[in-house]
Amino acid sequence: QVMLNNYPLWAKFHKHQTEMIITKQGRRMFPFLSFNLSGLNPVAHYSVCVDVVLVDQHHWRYQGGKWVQCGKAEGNMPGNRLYLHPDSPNTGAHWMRQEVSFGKLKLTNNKGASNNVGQMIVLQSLHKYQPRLHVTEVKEGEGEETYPSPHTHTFAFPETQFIAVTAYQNADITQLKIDHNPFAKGFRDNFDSMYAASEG
Amino acid sequence: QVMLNNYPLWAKFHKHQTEMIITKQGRRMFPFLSFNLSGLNPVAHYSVCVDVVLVDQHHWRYQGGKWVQCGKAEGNMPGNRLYLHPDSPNTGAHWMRQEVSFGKLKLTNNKGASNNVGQMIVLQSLHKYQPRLHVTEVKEGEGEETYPSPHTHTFAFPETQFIAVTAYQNADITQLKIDHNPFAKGFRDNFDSMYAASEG
DNA sequence: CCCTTTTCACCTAGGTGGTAAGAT
DNA sequence: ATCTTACCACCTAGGTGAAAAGGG
Repeated sequence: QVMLNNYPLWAKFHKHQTEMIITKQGRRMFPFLSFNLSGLNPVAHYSVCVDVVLVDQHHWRYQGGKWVQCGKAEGNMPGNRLYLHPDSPNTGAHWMRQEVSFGKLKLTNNKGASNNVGQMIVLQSLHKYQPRLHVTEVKEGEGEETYPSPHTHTFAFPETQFIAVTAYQNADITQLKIDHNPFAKGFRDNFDSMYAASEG
Repeated sequence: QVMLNNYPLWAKFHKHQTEMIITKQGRRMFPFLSFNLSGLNPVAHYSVCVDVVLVDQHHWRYQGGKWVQCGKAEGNMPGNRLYLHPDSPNTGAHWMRQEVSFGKLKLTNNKGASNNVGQMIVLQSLHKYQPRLHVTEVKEGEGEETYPSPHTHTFAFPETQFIAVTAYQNADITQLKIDHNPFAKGFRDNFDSMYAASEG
């Protein structure tokens, strides 16, 4: 009923324990979440959103080339962890017509950003998170829907788990980002090595 | 109940007879349409869209520094002239919370672009057009709504009329575009004149 | 001849990881 | 010592009118 679209890419990162940068003004995820939905009622209305929940109650630390648990987390901090897909609400037909992507979802560690509800997801650095997809049927006249609603279906893919960081810890993750994120093209060394010989 | 937001700018262009470029791949309007809505039911759902209709049945030609009518138009050509606001459908509260802008609406003369319904508005060059705003209440279970619906309110501002062109005719219009559109900043001559003296 | 299309330099707008300074 | 922030050069992505080329 729900398929993770860029599964092979997620799997590559997951093998090295995915890290996602969080900044004050917000940072996009890479890879970003993208799903194929099916089995919805084409004429019913749905809201689609993503939230991000703690996988465990521990701090994590990168030490000796490995991620290790380290003390207890402070429990759930305040701050928005829900991102409503910008197309919401919309018909089942709309959601099934093409992939449902969250390329503009941003992660932040700025607790004051909770005001911009639905704009940014607020996380704590060095904690491990699991993104989840929610598909909620919207009934007429309910206005701003309460969440969670009794008509919500929730999906989670373990391959999309990540540790929130303010700077990359594992060089393998950094290299995967540089290799696959078009915005990091400036850090690929294809051209440097092409012309290196003439500079010696 | 509906206010045109950037009225002073529209008025400046209207005084010289606004022109809008149309291209095959689509060109944004400048100025773009932006409205303030009020008086909606906050919890009801609405779709908001813009269409563009012929003002008269004539070709227009720019001759001797003036726009003059010139023969009859071929009547209504096929092609989409309806642009659904990307936030549609949404609650009355959403539409009234902030300005409703159509900054990404694109105009084209490419009749084949009708496939991308709701993406581009197809117009004929050298014809005069009037953009209109439509606010339609959406009832549950109707799926893809028919248009026009009996619950639609329509608004039109004469200041937003324009003649579609493939190249600007009136130099006054060109200068207004250069002066006010941030993307045309490269054609402002502020800096040229600053340094002209040292180049003579 | 008049209108349209293509290409271009020049912008806006904003997403990257690196780096060095700052904070605790 | 460890984590965070601010700034940077370098990208992607795409919106401008000018000018030249194309078409009927």
